[in-house]
Amino acid sequence: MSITMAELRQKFRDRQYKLTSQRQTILQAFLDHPDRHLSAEDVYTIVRKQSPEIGLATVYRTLELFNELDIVQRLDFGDGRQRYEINETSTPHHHHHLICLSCGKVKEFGDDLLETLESAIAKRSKFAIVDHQLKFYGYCQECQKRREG
Amino acid sequence: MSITMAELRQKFRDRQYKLTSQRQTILQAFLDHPDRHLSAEDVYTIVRKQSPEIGLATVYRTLELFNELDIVQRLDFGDGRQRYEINETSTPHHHHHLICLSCGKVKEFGDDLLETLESAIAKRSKFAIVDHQLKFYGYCQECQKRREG
DNA sequence: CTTTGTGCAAATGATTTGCAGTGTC
DNA sequence: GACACTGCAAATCATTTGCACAAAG
Repeated sequence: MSITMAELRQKFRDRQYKLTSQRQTILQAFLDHPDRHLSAEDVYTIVRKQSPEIGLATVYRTLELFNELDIVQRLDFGDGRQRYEINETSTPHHHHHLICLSCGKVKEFGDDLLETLESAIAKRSKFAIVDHQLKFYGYCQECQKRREG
Repeated sequence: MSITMAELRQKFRDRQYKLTSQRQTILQAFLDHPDRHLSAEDVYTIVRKQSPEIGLATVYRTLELFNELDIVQRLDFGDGRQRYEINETSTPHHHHHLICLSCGKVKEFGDDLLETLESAIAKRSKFAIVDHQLKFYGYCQECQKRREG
C-alpha cells in the first residue's frame, strides 16, 4: 500500500509544509503509474497534462522533498538520470532490481537473504549500516530469445 | 594482481588499438593509486603532473576504453560522478562497497554469499545474470565516534 | 499577512563531440 | 603514409539556483 492523498495532507500538516496543487498532482502521477520507475522528465510529461503551467524545477524540488519524506525512493539504474518509485508504507523499502542490459527493462525482487549478509558485514567492518542497494545486470527472457533467434 | 604495462601493450596490439603515451600515463595513474576510486577529474589531476598538455577529453575517452576492455571497472557511488577502479586480473571483479554517508569514505568487502542468491534470483526471474552491484550505506567507525562525542 | 512555494531563465557541472592537427604502427 | 588519437573549444543534458510573483495557512 502506497501513501494516500489524505496521508500526504497529514504528513505535510505535521511538518508545516504547504500542500500545493502541484505537489498533489505529482503524487497523483505516481499513484497512477505504480509499476513504473519515473524520471523527473517522465513525471513532468505526465503532470503537464493536468497542469500545463507547471515548471520542471518544481518537479525536481518536489521529488527531492518526497524523497526526504520517504514518500518516494530515489533510484539509480545507471542510465544517467535519477528515477523515483513510490514507497510502500508497509514494507520498509527493501526490494531490488534486475536490469536488462539489452532493452533496459527493470524487474523487481524482494529481499531477505541479504539481511544476514548485512549484519555480518556490519560487524566485520564496524560500519553502522542504514541502507543497501542491490542491482543485478543481465538479459531478460525476451531479449535472450531475440538473441538466439 | 592488476594488469601490467606489458599486458596492456599486448592487449592493445591484439585489438589494433594504439598505445599512446597518454594511455600509458593513465594506466600508470591507476597503478600508483591502487587503493582509490578515481574520478575522471582525479585522474586528470594526477596525470597532468607527468603530461601537462593532456586534455580532459582524452582522459574521458581513455577511461571509456579501459572500461570496455575490462582494465578498469566503472563505479557509481551516487556522488554525481563516475569513478573507476583498476580490475584485478585473477578475481573476476566481484567485491562490493560500503559507503559512509557522513564522510564519503568507501570501504570494500569481498562477496561469496551473494552467488547463492544470484542463482536463485536468476532461476526465478528467468534473467541471464551477468553482473551485480551491491552497495551498503551507513556510517563508518570514525564518524560514529564523532557523532557521539 | 507571512512565509513557503512556484515559474522562468540563467547557471552549473559532468560528460560528449566536432574538427583540425599529431603520433603510432 | 594511413588512420586512429589527441587537444581544444563548443555543445549537451540532467539538475540546481536566483529572483520576482503567487498562493497556502
